[in-house]
Amino acid sequence: MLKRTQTCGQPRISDVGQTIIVNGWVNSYRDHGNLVFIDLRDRKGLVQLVFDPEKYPQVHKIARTLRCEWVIGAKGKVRPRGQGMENPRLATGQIEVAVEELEILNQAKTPPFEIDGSASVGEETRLQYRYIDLRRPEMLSKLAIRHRVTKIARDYYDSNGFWEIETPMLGKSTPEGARDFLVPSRLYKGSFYALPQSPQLFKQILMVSNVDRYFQIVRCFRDEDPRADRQAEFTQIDVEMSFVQSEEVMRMNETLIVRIFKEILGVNVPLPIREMTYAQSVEEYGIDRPDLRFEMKLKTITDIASACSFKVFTDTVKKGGIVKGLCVPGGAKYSRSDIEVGFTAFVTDLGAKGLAWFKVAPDETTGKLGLKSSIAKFFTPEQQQQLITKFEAKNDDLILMVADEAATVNKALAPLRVKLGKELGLCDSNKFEFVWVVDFPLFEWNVNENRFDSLHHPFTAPVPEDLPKLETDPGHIRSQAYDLVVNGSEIGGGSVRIHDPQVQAKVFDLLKITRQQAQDRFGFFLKALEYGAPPHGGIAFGLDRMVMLLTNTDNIRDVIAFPKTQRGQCLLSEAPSTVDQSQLDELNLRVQKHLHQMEEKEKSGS
RNA sequence: GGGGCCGUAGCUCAAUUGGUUAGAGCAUCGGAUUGUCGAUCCGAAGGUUGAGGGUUCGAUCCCCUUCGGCCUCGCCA
Repeated sequence: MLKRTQTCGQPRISDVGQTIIVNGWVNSYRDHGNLVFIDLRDRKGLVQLVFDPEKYPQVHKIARTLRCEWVIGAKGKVRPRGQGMENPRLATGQIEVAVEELEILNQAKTPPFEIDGSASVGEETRLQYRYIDLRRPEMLSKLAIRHRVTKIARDYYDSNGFWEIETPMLGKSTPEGARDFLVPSRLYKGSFYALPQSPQLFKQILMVSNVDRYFQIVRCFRDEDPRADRQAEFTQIDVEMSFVQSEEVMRMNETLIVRIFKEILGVNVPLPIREMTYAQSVEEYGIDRPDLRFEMKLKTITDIASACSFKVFTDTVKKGGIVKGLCVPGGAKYSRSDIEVGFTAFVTDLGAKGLAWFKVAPDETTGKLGLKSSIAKFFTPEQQQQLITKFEAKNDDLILMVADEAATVNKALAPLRVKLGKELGLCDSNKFEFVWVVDFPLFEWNVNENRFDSLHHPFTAPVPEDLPKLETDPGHIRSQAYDLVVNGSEIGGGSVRIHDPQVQAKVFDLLKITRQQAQDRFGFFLKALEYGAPPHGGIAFGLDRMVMLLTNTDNIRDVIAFPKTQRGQCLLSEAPSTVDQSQLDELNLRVQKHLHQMEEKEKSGS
């Protein structure tokens, strides 16, 4: 075999005169009857091969039969391209290889889509033929960036004394949290392992074991419906540290993230990353992961709304709801139907009952800024001025408002703010606004179950001064949790953990996890805490989302080599699939047909 | 489990209120071609309109069912 002496992307003008061998895929061929040109592709780039019928007629004859995606080896002399024939778009564009020997290493079927094609190809086809899709330089570069991120992370943690330690993939199922993927046990019939949702308990136990500093780049599994930015199996950069408070965890890990953005994108992010409380984030952005690339903050106008005569607002306030809104700069350009059909549908889909609006314009007679809309008449001139002041509204702005329970209002307005920010071009994709969101509530009240739920997870420590509230006011305890947010995307989150078994027990009580349940589910872990657990804390970063930001894609499948579809299938391997009866027998499992299938069977049988 | 968009040649798309033989570009195949680089020129082939059913004289188009892809709500301690 003609074995390469260098890669396709390598040769330069300085290599002229050398005889080299390259291997790669035929990217394109241009047959002029006389000369034949081949662009040969490997991971490093493209190089032009030239076949001359006069000097090497046999080689030229074979070259004419080459087709796209065939795999070849070519030996020849590097020579400069003639005057005016350089290709500035190729790194190797100054030179070409005059081929003297050619070996076809493999032929290829015509690919289902063009690697070079400018037209975008449907994702279904790309996933079916992922190996061809990945040949596209855009895709390879995403894989490369992902590799570099993990490499930077490993080097960083290693140099700071962290050990990478693997934790089990076959673990114990815990019913709270996301749905588990279950794996039947052959040796213990009727019992199941669960794939880890995260290595949470194991990494904490490693702290009890005096590992002191742990990290792992680890696959996690949550059997929930996918979204554009999440799928059932994903990768975390998982970290845990002993004898630390939240401050140290944040400083240690933000340095890595900033280094990654610097090395991959050349972006300079000042340290330390700023912090914002959960309360402020929810108040001003309606969500705990604010996009700080643009302003357009939400404003609460409950007080003004309660004084007006617009019944929708006053009734909502009477029932304990709030009224919040945002001011869209230059938003008066939106038509009434944009607002009353488009935006209103957008917020009602998110649970809001409606969307109130004002356009800001000068009064015809006084020339003073006022509010125009069908509901303006319910607001006195003074109230209108109060609103304009509150929203810092200017001429031609648009004020949009939602009235409802606080949770509903925020849930509708936060996505609306982001949608408008993107539409108005306020979201610069080259800008990265980092923020630590801190002071999360430890619990949130679960109305349906009549109990508290952990906002983060049940092992998150309360802030010390709020500890007494465990007895008196659990709903207002702040936790020592922190989320790292970039441009409205949560890329990591963690906390200082509870290391006191008594506090842990109290938290379980509030979550209405009985001692028996706690023992059954986390007994091994609680026991470990009793044998001298150091104060410890950690964090986990979503590698997939981080790489999405670094590669400027909003599709998680673009940053995973072999991703799953919306319905959890791998279109390449066609997983999941049925299995042989003998496999089921070994596991003592029986597959039950769906109810509707059984009904149909009964019908056809009778 | 709910809502929305989509499915036509290998790929990306078109096809008038429901009306002749379902078209185009790229790819493919054949031929031509003296330096191209998204080569060019000439020609050819390529279709169960995702599948099944219904309405109709007639369905890519309307209706129902179903499969698949994407987005989203719920869900994601």
